[in-house]
Amino acid sequence: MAKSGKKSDAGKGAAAPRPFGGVRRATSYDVAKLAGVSQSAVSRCFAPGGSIAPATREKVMKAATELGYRPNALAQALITRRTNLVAVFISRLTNLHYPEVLAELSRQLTDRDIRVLLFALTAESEIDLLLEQVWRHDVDGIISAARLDDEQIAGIRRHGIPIVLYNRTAGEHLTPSVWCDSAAGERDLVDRLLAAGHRRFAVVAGPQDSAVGEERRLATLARLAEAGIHDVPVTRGDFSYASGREAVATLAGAATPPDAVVCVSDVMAIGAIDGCRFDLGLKVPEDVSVVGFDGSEPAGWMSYQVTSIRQPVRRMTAAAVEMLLERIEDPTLPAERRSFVGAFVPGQSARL
Amino acid sequence: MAKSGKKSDAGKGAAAPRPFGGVRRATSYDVAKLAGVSQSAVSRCFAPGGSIAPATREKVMKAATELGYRPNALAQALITRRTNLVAVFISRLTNLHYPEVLAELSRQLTDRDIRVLLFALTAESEIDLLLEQVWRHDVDGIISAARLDDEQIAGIRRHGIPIVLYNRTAGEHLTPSVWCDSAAGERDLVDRLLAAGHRRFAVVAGPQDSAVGEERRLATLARLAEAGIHDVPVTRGDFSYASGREAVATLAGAATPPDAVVCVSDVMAIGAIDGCRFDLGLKVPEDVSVVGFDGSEPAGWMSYQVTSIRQPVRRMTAAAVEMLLERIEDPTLPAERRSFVGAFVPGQSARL
DNA sequence: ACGCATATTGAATGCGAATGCAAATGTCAC
DNA sequence: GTGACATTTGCATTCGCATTCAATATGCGT
Repeated sequence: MAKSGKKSDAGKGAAAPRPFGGVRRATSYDVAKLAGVSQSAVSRCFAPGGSIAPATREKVMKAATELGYRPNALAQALITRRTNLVAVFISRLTNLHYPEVLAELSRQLTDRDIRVLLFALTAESEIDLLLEQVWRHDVDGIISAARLDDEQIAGIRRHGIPIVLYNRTAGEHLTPSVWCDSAAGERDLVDRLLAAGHRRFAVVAGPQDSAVGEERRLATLARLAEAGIHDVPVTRGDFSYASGREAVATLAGAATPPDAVVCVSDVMAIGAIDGCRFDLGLKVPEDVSVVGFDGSEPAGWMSYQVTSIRQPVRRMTAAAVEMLLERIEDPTLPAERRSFVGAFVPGQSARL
Repeated sequence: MAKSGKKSDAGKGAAAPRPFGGVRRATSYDVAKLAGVSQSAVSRCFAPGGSIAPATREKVMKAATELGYRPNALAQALITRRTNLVAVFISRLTNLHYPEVLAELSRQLTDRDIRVLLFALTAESEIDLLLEQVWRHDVDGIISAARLDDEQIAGIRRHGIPIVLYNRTAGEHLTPSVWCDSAAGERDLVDRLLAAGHRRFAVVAGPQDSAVGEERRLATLARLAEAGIHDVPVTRGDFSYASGREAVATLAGAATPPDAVVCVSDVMAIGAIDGCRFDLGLKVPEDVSVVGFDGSEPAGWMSYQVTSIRQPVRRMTAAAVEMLLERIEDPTLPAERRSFVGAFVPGQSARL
């Protein structure tokens, strides 16, 4: 209290004093004093439904502009318990599909006046340490495109922080999520490959703990089984170019080398294509067809033109954001999974 | 005042009430009560150099663990004027070199217990609106890998917020920055191309407002001029694959088509290579040499193997973080530019 | 002109933690 | 046992804003 007692800058008017390097930012009290009203009035001016007389509002706004006043987000958050911050977990930013997701998420959240607290997971990063930070910062919600184990999910739930998973699943717990229906996509691709006469399939899968990777692998194998094709060789990669390339080298060693390689990601498909062409001396798609999944940008480059399924990133991120905001408003909303089907990208890497 | 007057939950002990979906987080008062000490004592326990008796500390820590107490970052920030937040501006996340930079920055900052407030700029995004948010959130500093105009830089300086620019320049203002010495890199590339006998050069530059782009263009032209080569055709792209591809189409129309194309970024080089191969029917590097700059991952893929200069991203981001932290500690530090030279990447896209 | 409903306003309080200051306690020398 | 001094501790205040509550002002009907 005793704001009126501050005299240090009383005479300077608009020229704020600069102690050392930092300007003391104007507070609502400063604005109030200049406008000749109370601090409450200033607060009400900046609140959405504040009860304020038009004349007063004008005075306040004038003073606020003069002082360059902006409500302090920290103080605001502390008292309203709303930070307008959303934590975004994302893994392997260097894996080409995620940057697009992150960019879209960021855009969508920013459009709704929400800031992104980024947690980019590196291989070594201890998620629990990061979650610690999340608690401390009182984020309003979390969007995770990174893998969280059941215990972590449980912790988040215990803290009462809304979360939406992006292309991930969370074990037993029913957790809100958006999801690209990989099964439908892979079925589409397999059907087309079958229709074109391919019979000797191989799959380049992802790590076992990748939900999307596994769904794609299983859907592919299931569809092939339906068509009477069994014992399809599977190699696991880690979604990297190198792993895709190595995978085909492995597969080529088999008794009956494949004539169709289904990769569960575009980057691995690109690696596979290069592996076929440069390591095995095969022509793609003449000798062997390679298909991918995601629809990331490099997959469209002329040298590859990967036949693939494009995830509807924009719609998916929009859904994730929408679901999260809904649950921030009303935490009692039930979990829900929104599924999206991708679009077939013809490409040139498969003989169809 | 009158903290002792609180009786609402006096009898509940450790069992926190759960209003609806959110658990009321334990505060330092809760911990204090349970440990039988004052709130100040709790605070001192969690402060680095807090004066606290070992016995007391133990009691407090026990209570804190029991309640799952974590100091509230908001309240902490409000009073210490330190948010441990750094705003990171980054543009065109989809442009393949930035994700790597962002991932590294994030890692380095996280390692130092600082959180990243991400501002991913889209073409349309109004930087001034984002800066507005930056003010409101009291970030401790800014790292910008996005273009800021002089006025924006001036605003940041006026607010007394330390900033470090990443591969950017800021007009008149002397602003701390880290920088990859593009000039040295381009000279290296040009020298090698010259030594290999190339004489008909062309440059695929970036937009005029790109500092790195311009430095690379100018350095290239300057070196060529030193070697007596003038009137080198220049086409501008926007760092995208498509623009690189289109650029070579344009250049090929010239009277004397080039035998060496210097692209100021790897992605454009990739586009250029594909343009040469698929649009013009030229062989790279037999018919024409293409070199890039950056050292981004796809540039290493077998189909391209771009001859290039790799930016020392890790060292550069480390320097950016270090410079920023230094200036957060001591805002009076003078501006400084740290320059890094990239390493030559042989590749296969140039006949050397 | 008077009573009452409605619209504005300001004083006071609290969000959760850090910290200056003074009080309390402990330690040691003599 | 006493005083000087170092170590711990708690009280009270503060950060900047939102919000409750009571007070004041305004408008209306009659």
